[in-house]
Amino acid sequence: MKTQKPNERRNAILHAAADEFFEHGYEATSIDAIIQRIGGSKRDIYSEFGNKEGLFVALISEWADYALTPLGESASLNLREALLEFGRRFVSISTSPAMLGLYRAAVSEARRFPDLARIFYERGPGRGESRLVELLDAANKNGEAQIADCAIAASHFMGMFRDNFHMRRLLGLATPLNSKQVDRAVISAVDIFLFGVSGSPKQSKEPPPRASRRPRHE
Amino acid sequence: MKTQKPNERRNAILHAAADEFFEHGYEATSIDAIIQRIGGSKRDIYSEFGNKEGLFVALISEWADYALTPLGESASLNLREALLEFGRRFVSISTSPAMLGLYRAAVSEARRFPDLARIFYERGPGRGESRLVELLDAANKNGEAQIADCAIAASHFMGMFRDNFHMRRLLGLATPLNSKQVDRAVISAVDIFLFGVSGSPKQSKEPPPRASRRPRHE
DNA sequence: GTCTATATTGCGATAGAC
DNA sequence: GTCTATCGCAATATAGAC
Repeated sequence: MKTQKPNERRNAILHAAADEFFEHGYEATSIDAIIQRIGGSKRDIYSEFGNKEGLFVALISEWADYALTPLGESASLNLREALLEFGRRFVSISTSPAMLGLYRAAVSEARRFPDLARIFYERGPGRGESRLVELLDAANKNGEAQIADCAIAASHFMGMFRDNFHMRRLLGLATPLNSKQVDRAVISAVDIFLFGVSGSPKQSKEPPPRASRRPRHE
Repeated sequence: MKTQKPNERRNAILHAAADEFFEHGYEATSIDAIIQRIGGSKRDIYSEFGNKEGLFVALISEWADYALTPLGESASLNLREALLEFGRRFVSISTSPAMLGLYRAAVSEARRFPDLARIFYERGPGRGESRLVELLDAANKNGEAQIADCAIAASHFMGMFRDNFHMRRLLGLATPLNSKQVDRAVISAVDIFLFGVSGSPKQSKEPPPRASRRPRHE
């Protein structure tokens, strides 16, 4: 038990840090408190992440990496599926207690720690938006979409995932969704984004998989 | 200058309160500080609003009233126009310094003052969502839309208005939009919501006013 | 001003991988 | 053996509380 695999140690630190940031925000979280959760020495944190801010950066970045993988290379092959999987990950992460804690910390302390806010946005939602813009540009080019301003559209798209539910979570007014509810919300968002609500069946290449646009009376 | 019209006094208080809440958050704002901005006696605040929380309620409620008027009676007559006007008001208000301050206060102090968070949501976005659900239900009934779950769709719709831009504003990373930019974003959101991005021109009753879906090379 | 908390660093030692 | 991760502790510096 003395020596963990390097990645386990790193992950243990990240988890403990996430919990602490969630509990107490950024400033009020001490390196000592983090290390006490998992034992060992503060040195580990500093040698792995440089400083407290580096820990914050790493947390945001790792989660964003995970959410963004579905938007990788092959995403343009099946746009809808890529958007769905991205959505599932994005919704799960952005409404998780840990991420809400980090966001709350960034918002609350945006004045005193402008860097924190910037890091949060740029490493997280900012990267998501950029990647989406690339995808939408490609979709425009091959005729899958007609979008005047892909940057605005990408931002809207992410906004749909964030939703009033994210706000309620952030305000402490809602409990987490189960995976079925996440799925339902994500499908709705993606299909609204692609097809709108005004009901003209789209005529693109692949046969429209209009799952759950109409209520299923089950 | 001694006696203002009652509504002017009320509005002066609301403006001063908004400024103070924006500057210092909720808890750190004192009634004294508010009254010092406009002169007069604290009694005016307590007789008009009851207490500090009443002031907060009034602020949120008045702004929400304003944003919601386009979604009133006649909204179902021209759905797109109603959504556009609602959007313009919603975006302007939700990204205004004062409202961001109140939201930041609600988020930051959600733990200590859960009532504040609840008030914010229920008097603001919650009412918007409810009213939208009614509208969308109506649109479903008269064939203008085919929406499986209007509550989810309404939430998505508001999410589009909120957008990554609202997040950047909240994090202190962006300056306000001018009215032309607001318009552009709102039109994009409404048209994505109604028609989607995958380019099937819709075929509903009124001739589709597809303003600015394609870039104008000006 | 003092005092406290805590971010950050230095240093020496240990345990396991190689 | 070396090398690296881990550990424990003490020291410094600094910002805020009081």
